Amino acid sequence: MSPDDLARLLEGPPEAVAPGLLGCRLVAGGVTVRLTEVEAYDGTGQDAASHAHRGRTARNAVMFGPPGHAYVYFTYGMHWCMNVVCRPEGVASAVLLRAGSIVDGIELARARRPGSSDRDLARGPARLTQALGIARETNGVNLLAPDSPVRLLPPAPGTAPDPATILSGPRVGVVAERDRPWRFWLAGEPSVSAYRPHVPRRP
DNA sequence: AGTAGGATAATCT
DNA sequence: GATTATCCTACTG
Repeated sequence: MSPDDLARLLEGPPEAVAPGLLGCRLVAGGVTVRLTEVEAYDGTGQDAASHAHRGRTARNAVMFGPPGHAYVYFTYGMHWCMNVVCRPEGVASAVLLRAGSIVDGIELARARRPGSSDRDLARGPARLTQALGIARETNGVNLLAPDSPVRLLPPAPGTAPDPATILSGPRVGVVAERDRPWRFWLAGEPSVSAYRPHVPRRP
């Protein structure tokens, strides 16, 4: 996959983009991960689990912008999660980056997540952003620009996943659209996070 | 191994 | 005022 192929892929719908991102590299803060788990989210009126389902707001505005940009949001009072925006400008959708394996800069990743095992460094969406030092300031950056502080790159030569190893199932922690199998992951990868159904907090 | 509860604040109703 | 695309710790078996 060339960088141009990646840019073309991102013009497509999220359920096609998501499996195509598996094996791609995310580079930020001196750390590189190989993506092993992602989730697709569609746009307004198309996907009740999507932040964009009820239309544009200040938070989700980036989802309506051009593809290849980062949509980073804050949740649970302490965690940052990162998406790659897809579909052409004006139509919202995105792919949540749920997990990856560290392929470079593991010392920096360990320093950002003291106490974590190497396997858990980027195993989960908020762990991934923490290991790479991604937070609010990454929201809206163009991941395809060569001078960007956060970059999305095609798989390194020889590391593209075998399509037979790509599995899919329901999304994690989502109450709406329970049955839509838009979570994609690489079979056998230890960095893939565990499936947890959504559990509402009780007072 | 598995589950239950708490942390903690932006965002939306 | 309720909810949340989560993670960590502690407890049970």
